[in-house]
Amino acid sequence: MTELDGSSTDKRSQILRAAARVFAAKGFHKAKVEEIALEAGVGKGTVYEYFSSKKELFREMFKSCSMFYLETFRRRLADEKSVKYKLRQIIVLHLEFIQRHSEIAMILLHEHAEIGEQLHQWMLEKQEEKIAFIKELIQQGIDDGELRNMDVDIAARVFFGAVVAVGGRLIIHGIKEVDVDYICDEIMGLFLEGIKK
Amino acid sequence: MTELDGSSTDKRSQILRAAARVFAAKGFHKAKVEEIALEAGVGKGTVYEYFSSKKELFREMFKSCSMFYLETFRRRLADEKSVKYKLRQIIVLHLEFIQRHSEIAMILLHEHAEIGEQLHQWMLEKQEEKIAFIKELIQQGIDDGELRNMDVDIAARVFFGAVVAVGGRLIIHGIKEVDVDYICDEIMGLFLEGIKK
DNA sequence: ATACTAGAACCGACCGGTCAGTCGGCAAGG
DNA sequence: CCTTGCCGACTGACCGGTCGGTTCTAGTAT
Repeated sequence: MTELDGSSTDKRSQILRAAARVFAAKGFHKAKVEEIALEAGVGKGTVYEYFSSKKELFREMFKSCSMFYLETFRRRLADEKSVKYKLRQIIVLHLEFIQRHSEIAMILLHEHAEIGEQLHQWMLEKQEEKIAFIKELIQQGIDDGELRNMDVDIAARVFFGAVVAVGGRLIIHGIKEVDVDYICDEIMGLFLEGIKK
Repeated sequence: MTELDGSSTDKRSQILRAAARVFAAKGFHKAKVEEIALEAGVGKGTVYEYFSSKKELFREMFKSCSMFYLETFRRRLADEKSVKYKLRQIIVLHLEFIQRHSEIAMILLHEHAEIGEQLHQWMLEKQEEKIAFIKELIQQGIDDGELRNMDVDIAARVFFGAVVAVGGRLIIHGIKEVDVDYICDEIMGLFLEGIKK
């Protein structure tokens, strides 16, 4: 997602980036369209040239963030081979992402409901997608004989929930300098011994 | 928390219960004070006899919910002996609570930010309290030789996150008739084999 | 090169709807 | 008849969205 990485200078991207910053800092309701416009260095009217409403602005920004997050994952998981290593890599990526893009992480975690049923639904779908991905991974591990037999749905949710929860601590406590490797090893230790055959 | 269990009939409790229902269904911003008053069978002005603002009403309601949730736990965990069994019991209680009090669960999970820094902080404190409780439990298990040595902070967060995530599925998919025992066994299976010595 | 112009891009003062919160008054009961 | 509890019509702040006007850009003619 080039629109969010700070490189594009067109108005739409400028507004989108400003929106990410302001929404992350204040949440949907406290964020004022005027403030986003100010932050983006454009007039309030200009915002409405590119987005039909505050809601749509949020929706677009949110989708960009999600895409960015998911793409980072897909790209960096492509060339791993063992399931064990892939799972570990998911933890690493999640933690790194949180450190590097804390405002985006803030948005992805905090804004749950409140923005309308439709977007909420979309968000849940994306989450389910990710869980499905982990599920597949685990299933593959079982088929390959790398992992013991288990309920893959529950296992995927347990893994996902655990990773998010540990990541949450980093956001909440504002810890920037953590030993990602150490945390990963600990989490994987907990999982593997319960997971591997 | 007797104020929320439907038994007390004084105006304040009536309003608190109505607030829980409406806030759960609509979220903080879409919920109208007038609607809560209507639901409680009182006039809008009356709400302001008992609560100084909409925010305070939410705050009080939220605290009641949290207390209710936490008390349920403390009460029913008091007389368990083995750590293994206590951890399992936490999962059972969490899942049962979600099924029995889905609107409250909705509130506890959804409303994260948006209501003001102060309450948000309070909520995080409560969550940390719960994690600390789990941490203690695990530490005790280690000391007793029931569990292997590990980073208890991470382990507690992993456990907490996993339980919440699996519970989340029940809320989201509206699954009422689940085999709690089966889910518990699966989760505990995943954990124990990674946790026990 | 310069002048002209259409229309795209941009802007911010203003409008209007929506509630949170108020307040004057009513009813019950002591 | 006074106090206490209750009520809901009203008020005013707030902010999303609009719109008339301005500036910028690029195409064309001279």
